[in-house]
Amino acid sequence: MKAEAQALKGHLDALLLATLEDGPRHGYAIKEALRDGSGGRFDLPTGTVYPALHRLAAAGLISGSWSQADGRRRRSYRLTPAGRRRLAGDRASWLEFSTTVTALLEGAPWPATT
Amino acid sequence: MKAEAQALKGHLDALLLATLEDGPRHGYAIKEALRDGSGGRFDLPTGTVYPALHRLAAAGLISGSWSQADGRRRRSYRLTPAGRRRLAGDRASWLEFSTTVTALLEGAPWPATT
DNA sequence: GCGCGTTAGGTAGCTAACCTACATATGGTC
DNA sequence: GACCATATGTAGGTTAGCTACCTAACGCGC
Repeated sequence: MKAEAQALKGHLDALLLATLEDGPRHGYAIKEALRDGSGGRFDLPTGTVYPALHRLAAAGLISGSWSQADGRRRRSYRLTPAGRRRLAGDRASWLEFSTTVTALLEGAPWPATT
Repeated sequence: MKAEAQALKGHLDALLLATLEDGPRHGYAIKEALRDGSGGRFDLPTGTVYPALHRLAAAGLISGSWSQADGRRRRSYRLTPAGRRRLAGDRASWLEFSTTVTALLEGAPWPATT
């Protein structure tokens, strides 16, 4: 098993929602946006991205619609109002979570080891 | 399901190892150190902490030894050299991971939505 | 003595979420 | 024709944290 294979656990939804903030995208473009935006660090397999999008759609956080481009079918997703609210909440959660973890890992003023 | 119930996924090991950096602790004390050190945010159930410690011990990252205190049996854990190396690696991984996620969630200079 | 909260350690089984591996199809390039 | 990039998808496996439970000793209040 790769070391940090599933480090994303629980934070992927927020990233997917964030890619849609500036406007609609189709699945493949979302995958590319995450890959390029992360400097290649988050190059997610399709088996991760598509099911996650379906999950978000089922939860009413994004809405998808089929379209056609160059003979290729595409499913374009856009944020719903609920998705926008969720993204805001996820941002706040991430900030708190990440600062807490960083504090524990770095400064770490642990209570004395009795 | 609680919102951020499993936000820790994949990052718990690093936190557990970090609690042992200043010296040995027993399981319950580790649990308390994480709870108090995180301002109550990471108040992990025993069903999370103990199995995780067993996992780390099986992986040779920590080593445990039984002791007695006030008639209560305790299992004291300490970092092994391998555990110390792993902790260093985990710190680096976390730093890279968290800055990447933060960058994507905040500044987000997404490629244009064509 | 008895109940209860705290300290201390533990397990069985569930579930969420991510990954692997595969399948399908079109368009463009060699 | 072969191959790669684009584009979408699913079936099944793994993993790790969580829920819910158990045992046991200690101290405190009644």
